[in-house]
Amino acid sequence: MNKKTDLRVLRTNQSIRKAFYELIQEKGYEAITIQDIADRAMINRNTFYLHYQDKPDLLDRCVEELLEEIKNAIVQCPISMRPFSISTLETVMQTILEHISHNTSYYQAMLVGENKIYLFQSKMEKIIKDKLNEGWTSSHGKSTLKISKELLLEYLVSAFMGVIIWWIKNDLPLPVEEVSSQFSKIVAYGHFKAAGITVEE
Amino acid sequence: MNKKTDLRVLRTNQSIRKAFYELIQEKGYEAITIQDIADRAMINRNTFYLHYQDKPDLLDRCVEELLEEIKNAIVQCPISMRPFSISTLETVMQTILEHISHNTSYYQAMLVGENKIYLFQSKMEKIIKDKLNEGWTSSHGKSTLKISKELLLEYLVSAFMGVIIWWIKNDLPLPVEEVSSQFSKIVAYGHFKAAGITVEE
DNA sequence: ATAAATAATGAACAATATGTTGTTTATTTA
DNA sequence: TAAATAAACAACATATTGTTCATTATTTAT
Repeated sequence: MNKKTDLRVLRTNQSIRKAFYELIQEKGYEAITIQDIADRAMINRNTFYLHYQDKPDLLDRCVEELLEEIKNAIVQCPISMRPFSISTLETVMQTILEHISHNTSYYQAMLVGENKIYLFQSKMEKIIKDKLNEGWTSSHGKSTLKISKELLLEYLVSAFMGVIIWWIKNDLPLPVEEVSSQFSKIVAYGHFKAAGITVEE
Repeated sequence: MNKKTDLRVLRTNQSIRKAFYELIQEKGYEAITIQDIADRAMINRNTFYLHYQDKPDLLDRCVEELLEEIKNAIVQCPISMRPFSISTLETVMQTILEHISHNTSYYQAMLVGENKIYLFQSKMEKIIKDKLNEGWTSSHGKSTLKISKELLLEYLVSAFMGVIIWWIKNDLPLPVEEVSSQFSKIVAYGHFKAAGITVEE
């Protein structure tokens, strides 16, 4: 009745993941060969196939693992969009940045540089979109928007991701609280009013 | 002194491009083999190498060609960010959407679906970023922003691209004028005020 | 501590794609 | 119509993939 995984399995797996993340940043996902991974992880090429079906399978599992953590991080953030509450938006942003700051290297590999994994960005964007949309659908006000809700949501999500990626790319140049606060202010009060720039009609 | 290109060259090149764009949407860039392209374009595999170095070279040239057109489209749009002028932002957006609407199929292949070319999105984003940044640097007001300029620019560019891609993905559901007008309004007056949603502090 | 289980190694294989080099055929231009 | 050249065709060497099978090493459980 012992479910402990063989130590060798754990060790090999760890080596593969580590080698993989390194190689992604060095030469980009597509350029990586299984032999590259095996060499770097110091295992036989065959051993790789004992753990993963192929390269896409390895990528998928790495990606899904990280995404799962994001989901878990924000799952219990309250979210309300109608009426719009600055604080709930701010909280979601804050929670995600917090999480990222504790796993910087992974997110660096996934979201920064010319070798970034766009698949990851795509999926992460979808998670955020779903979360924000949840705030829209759950509240039941009337929907007389002056602007297409789809456009509005897309705008918001894109900006959301853009700010996050900018933050990671620049090595977390501002404290979590400041970024989330500034972001939600721009969203609420408008880009330039929030920034203190004169607005001409 | 005749510089006319051989008809055969033009015909072959056209076939290759057409086949390539089709295949991108059908199976995705990475999955395409040179033989796939040759088959579809009804040329010998060798002939491909007479025109392009390899697959990345073909992609690059397709991408750069499209990007050049975007640059040309917006190069003479006036742009001012300080003081912020809604109309200049709106004009840039409008110009780009106009251009896209006349070349939908290419942009569909590049920016929509699971087989989209993220390299293209990246480069297009950079072009827009440079253009908007130009509006910042050219005007010489004092720079006492309450918010990080970098963050502000990233926010704006991401939202800009997000709206464009949303628009293409949904088969141009709104007229060019409406999208650009709505977009610039959200930027200027804030997400929810522009949309007529109640804002709670 | 040792036997049984199983993970990892190493070698060999077919299959596929790449990029290159000749030679021949067909088409276009001058 | 002749010269130029694009395209076709065949043949290579090379690299990567994914698989099989026998052997060795390590770990777990008794």
